[in-house]
Amino acid sequence: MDDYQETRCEQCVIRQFNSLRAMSKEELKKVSDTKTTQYFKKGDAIFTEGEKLNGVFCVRDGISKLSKLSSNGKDQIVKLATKGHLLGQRSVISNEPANLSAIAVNDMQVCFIPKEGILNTLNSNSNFAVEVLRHMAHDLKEADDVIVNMSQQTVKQRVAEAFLYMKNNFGEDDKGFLNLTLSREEISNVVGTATESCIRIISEFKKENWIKASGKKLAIINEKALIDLVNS
Amino acid sequence: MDDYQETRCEQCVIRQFNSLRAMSKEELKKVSDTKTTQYFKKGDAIFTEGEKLNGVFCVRDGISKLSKLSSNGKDQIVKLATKGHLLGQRSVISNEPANLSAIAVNDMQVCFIPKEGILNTLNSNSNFAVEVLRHMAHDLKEADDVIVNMSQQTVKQRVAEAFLYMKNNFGEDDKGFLNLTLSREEISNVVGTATESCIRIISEFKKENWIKASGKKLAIINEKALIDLVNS
DNA sequence: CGGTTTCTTGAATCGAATCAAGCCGCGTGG
DNA sequence: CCACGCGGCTTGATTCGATTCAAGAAACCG
Repeated sequence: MDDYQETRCEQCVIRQFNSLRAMSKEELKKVSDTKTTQYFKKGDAIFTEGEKLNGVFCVRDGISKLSKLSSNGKDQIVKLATKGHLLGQRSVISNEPANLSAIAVNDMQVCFIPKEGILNTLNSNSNFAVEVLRHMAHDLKEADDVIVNMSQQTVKQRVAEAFLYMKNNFGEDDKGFLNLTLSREEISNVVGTATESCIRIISEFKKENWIKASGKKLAIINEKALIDLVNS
Repeated sequence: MDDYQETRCEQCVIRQFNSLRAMSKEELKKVSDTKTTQYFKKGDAIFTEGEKLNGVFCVRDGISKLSKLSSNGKDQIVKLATKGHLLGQRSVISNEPANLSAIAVNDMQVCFIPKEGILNTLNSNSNFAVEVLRHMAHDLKEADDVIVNMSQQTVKQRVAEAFLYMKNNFGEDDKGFLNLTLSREEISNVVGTATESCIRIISEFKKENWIKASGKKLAIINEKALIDLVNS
């Protein structure tokens, strides 16, 4: 890792993927002066639900699951964040404790940006505010769609959708295996179901030759079948 | 109705409840000059999913359900909007077709505000942008919570939650009956379940004396019991 | 008043959760 | 190097909750 000299935000390519690109050079410099780079290992918490956040986290590498504990004691993964995503924005903007926990699924490299830099820019640079707004609008639309899927689709459809989501958002390697590898339990926490139910459906998919497995890695073989299932 | 002379936005008390209050006097005047007042009858669509919106709708009176059709053909009500809520914001900000349909549950009075007024102010007045952002952040938190509830709670818990939601957001009259009256089918579309299942649970609640009915109106008698059920 | 829609209840069926047991891969320590 | 234990994975059998189908009662409207 190149922490002998940390990358400055101004030069960081990652920021092209998120709302920080709407900041001016000077704003970015100020932010860069206050930011710190942090490393998390698989399973570490970046923050946990209920925690007060003093800034936002910009993911440089690795993947984080954003989840919430429900009253029955089970974790529900609400979304997965990767390179370029900002975590904790919502909490900082509404000045409330975090609503979700962010846990590293992989080893991660994350920049912590104190909230002052964000809030000041938000108030002075409406370009930036609108850019953040656009991202939040997009997240909201996705969340609404998830609500509809969660309440109206069968577990089987939701598992299929989870695979498609993993493919579309995190891609696959040259051999067709999904870049993102989740444990069975994590998949069921995305889908919102019991682990065994989820496992059973995965093995059905294998029998149908819609997906295959090699070690922990999974690959989608028949994407169309999965899509058809979701839309039926 | 006082449409012999429409209320000007500057004098409209409703706007105190939404992000329009962060607009300056002049901005508000401009908006007021372009706005039109519209009336919708119970069951009318203010807009439907997939429709391109040319502005936002500010609810002055009545209640609207925001719902989406899922692939299985059932409607899922994602949220309910009342006096002071702005509809179609998200769509206008991200310049995408509406993701949800807005249908009047009651007779409604709604102001239509062309998007130019909104977008111009957004770009020039960062106060306004931040205010909109704060509202959107709040909506996003609520949506995330709904995702968790939908996927982890039983139908019974969700029905209880729906009643509490109706009480907290729309209140009750002097006799303790909920101001918002939904048909059984609408309640099940909120809860995301079959109408009969929902009816059955409502009659259970009645037997337990947690709620009572008079005509179409429902009243919560034992709020604590409902809350306990949700948190169990 | 008949016809329609909404509400209600019952019984059968289906999907998913739960409980229980065995398996596999892996790391540890004898 | 193998035995052991552990955690993650897999499968089967049972139970439970929710949906569906069906049919009757009540409210609603022209």
